[in-house]
Amino acid sequence: MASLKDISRQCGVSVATVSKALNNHTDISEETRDRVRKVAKELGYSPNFSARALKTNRTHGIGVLFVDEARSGLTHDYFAGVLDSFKSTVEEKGYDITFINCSTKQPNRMTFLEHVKYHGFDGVVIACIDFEAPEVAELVQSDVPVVTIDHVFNNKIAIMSDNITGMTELTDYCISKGHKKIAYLHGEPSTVTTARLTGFYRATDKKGITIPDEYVVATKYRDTVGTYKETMKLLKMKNRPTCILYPDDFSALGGMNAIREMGFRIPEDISVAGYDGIKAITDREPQLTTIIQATDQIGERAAKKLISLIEKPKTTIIEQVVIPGSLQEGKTIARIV
Amino acid sequence: MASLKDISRQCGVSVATVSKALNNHTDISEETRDRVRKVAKELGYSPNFSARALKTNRTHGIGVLFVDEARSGLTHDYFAGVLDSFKSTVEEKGYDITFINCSTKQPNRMTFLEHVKYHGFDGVVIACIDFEAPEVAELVQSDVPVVTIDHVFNNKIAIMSDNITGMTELTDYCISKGHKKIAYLHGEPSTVTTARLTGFYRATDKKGITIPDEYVVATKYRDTVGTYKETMKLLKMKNRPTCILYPDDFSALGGMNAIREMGFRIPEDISVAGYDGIKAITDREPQLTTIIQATDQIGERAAKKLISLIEKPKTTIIEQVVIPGSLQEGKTIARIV
DNA sequence: GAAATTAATGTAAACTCTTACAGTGAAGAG
DNA sequence: CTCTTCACTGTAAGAGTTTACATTAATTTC
Repeated sequence: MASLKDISRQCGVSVATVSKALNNHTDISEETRDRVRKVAKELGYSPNFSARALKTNRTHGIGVLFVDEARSGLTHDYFAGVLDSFKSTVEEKGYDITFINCSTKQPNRMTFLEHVKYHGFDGVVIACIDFEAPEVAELVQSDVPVVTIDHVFNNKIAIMSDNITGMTELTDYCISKGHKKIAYLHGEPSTVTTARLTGFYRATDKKGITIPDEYVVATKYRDTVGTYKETMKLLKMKNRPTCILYPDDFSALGGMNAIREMGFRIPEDISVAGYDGIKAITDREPQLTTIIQATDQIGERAAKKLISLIEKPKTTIIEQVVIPGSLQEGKTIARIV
Repeated sequence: MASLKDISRQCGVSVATVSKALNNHTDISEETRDRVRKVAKELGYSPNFSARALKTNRTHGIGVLFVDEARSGLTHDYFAGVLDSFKSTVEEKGYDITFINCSTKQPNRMTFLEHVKYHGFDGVVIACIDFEAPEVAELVQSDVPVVTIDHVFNNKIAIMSDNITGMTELTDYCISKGHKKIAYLHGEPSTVTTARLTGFYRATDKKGITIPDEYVVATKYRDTVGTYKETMKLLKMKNRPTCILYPDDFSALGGMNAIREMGFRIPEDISVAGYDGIKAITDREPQLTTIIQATDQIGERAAKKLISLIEKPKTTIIEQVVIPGSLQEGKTIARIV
């Protein structure tokens, strides 16, 4: 592969001149610049990322840590949506994204932080289920510019989907349709789950509705088996709820199947709602009532904040940015009397 | 950041010795090795990727080019599934993956190949809609190790979902249920589409079933609006089909909505099937009949083949690997008489 | 006990790039 | 005619690592 040296030899100028010519420095004559450019093209010159990074200590690389229960979060619609928009945004600004290796099967793997330092990423974005993991904490507490999604760390930038308001809005909507016996299958303990529970109770409290404890049950996210089982239990209660809220759109499918299997109609007999706004689910009749999380905005804001933190660390405000979701009414919440 | 030099100073040995000690060379005494290791840990030493890459000309980096119509293919369930499994597999072997920048909005962006050469990726995996794009061709024809997914290039490794057999199987299944008037809304021209069309006609031909031309219509992939419209047209024909096959599971939703809107029942009046096996869709009642593409296997095979090509270029067989899908019967194809 | 072997360590170059600084020659100033 | 300025180009260091080869000391061989 052609290097600056090859070009310099061919052009009869020094390596420094070539470098400056290609990087548009002003102290190079137009003539030289054009000649260098031409030869560079002829030789099929490609700059060498590693050499440049070594010298400048900048990689224009961003590390991505998206981990869900199973693997890398790529098949997780919400994460995928966020990542997709994050990616487009940073790429526009000339950054590349590399996944932080989170394989557990490697013989002597690096920790997340080690991996980040090794690659010299300019910054890191993190979205995952388990923010409590020591390795994640180690990374967040390091001096690498970092933005987290849906979880707040002390003194770090976080982009948050507004789960409190979202869940309040969804619950309010159910109440406005006449529901008082609302069950909530929520996810396992996490920042997100806590926020949504807060929103849920905020709505019911305000309307003076008391939700029996047995209506509020933890299940896993995106686990149709879990919601199926728990839904069955709810339906068999003497004091059956009229409305069931699920951790997410996907897990709602498990619940809906249980409801139908028990011979109930949706929404005439039992109303349901999900959370996320996954098109593959909400585009099907009867359209699932849900809160659409603004993955586009979340990814974009995360990207812009991170780049700002990288490029202007002094003036970037460390804050939690909250991105509202929006209620998609759908057709799975019935009006009751 | 601590470097080899810092360790060498601290230990009173040469930089070379430190390097060898850390890299497990055999010509270093155990005592020295342990001492170096210890000091390295104390100083929080992290190897420098760029320096290493510069010297060795190896990055253990793999470039990923996943482009769909809209963006990066991350929100495309099939691609996401393939990528997820690809990622896990290469990460196990110590490779990292970076997206090849495909932003069109960048001022003076590099071509795909330039970007790959710049980063010095050891290999590249490509899955995209538009394999005809000159930039893609340039990349594929270069001397970078490459594996393509669902598209065959001369003399290059390709991993193919078995679309011919899959579509044959699906069509056969419909025929076995008594359907003769089968419409097929297929995707826009592409390797995948062609293969599936081949499979479709192979099945109908074998059974001596003639499909009217107006039953076979091009729509886009993952476009519910398109399938909605075309389904409407089909339903309004005097000679209405009894069964409609869709380009993919997601676009089938548009068709199903049209069918219901016209007052037909699924599958009693009109049978439908999709393609892909997207759980968010197939896990809902009535379960959509589809072909599940083995994304796990496709990603894994692509990864293994690519790594083999990188590490043992001489002995790696250049071939097209075909991965079969599997029929998921579901409940949207009815038996008719 | 000299020669040969082995084990451990060191030397130095190279990979490619950027950049602070130095140098050159020409033009302009006085 | 000297001095300064300007426009351009060159020199050289250094970023952190790997590795072929050289060196040294200790051990074995006959």
